[in-house]
Amino acid sequence: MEKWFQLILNSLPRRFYARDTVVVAQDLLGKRIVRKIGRQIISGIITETEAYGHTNDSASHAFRRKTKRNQAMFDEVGRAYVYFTYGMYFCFNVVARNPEADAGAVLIRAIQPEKGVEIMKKNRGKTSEKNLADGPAKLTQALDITKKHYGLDLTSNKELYIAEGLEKQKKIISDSRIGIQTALDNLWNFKINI
DNA sequence: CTTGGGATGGTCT
DNA sequence: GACCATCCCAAGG
Repeated sequence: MEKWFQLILNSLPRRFYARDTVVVAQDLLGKRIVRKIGRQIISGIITETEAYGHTNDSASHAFRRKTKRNQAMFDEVGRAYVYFTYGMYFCFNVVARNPEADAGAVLIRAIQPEKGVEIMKKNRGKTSEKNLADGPAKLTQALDITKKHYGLDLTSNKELYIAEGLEKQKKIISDSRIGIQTALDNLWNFKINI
């Protein structure tokens, strides 16, 4: 059995997500997203994430109060929070927070494609392998992640989950989060170069 | 390489 | 009724 195939068999456990949202955002870098559609498999290494908090974070969807849309950010850690934005795109988050917090999630902003590149190209309507999944909405397009995945348990689902990835730790670059205008002092955008 | 405008609709005020 | 945790393309340097 090939090594990469063994690695993607097991999803990260619930306890991985039951830690501070910022720490989880950093630890998700280098991990592997696995998407199975029928008998086809897509995978990629996470290269950019952002942490979003609760009442401590004015840029977070959960800042004001619990709503139907942000409900998932208050639910069980390790589940997916998918939201619709700009009238045409979805963004994929993983619910994560320490047990004392009420809400929190990590936005997955970019992956480096690994397996299933042809499927990603098809899903993206592209012929080139460039820019396939290097943005939050490009990523959901490439992996066919939509609102139907809202609340999905990433620790037990077989069609979409996150597994171990790179073995070697990479240097993390911290920055302000993209596309927001408040809480700019929170350097909660994290990237690695592969 | 950078910049500006259009697409498009759910959510919140 | 405005705002968006965005992307793409065309035009300019």
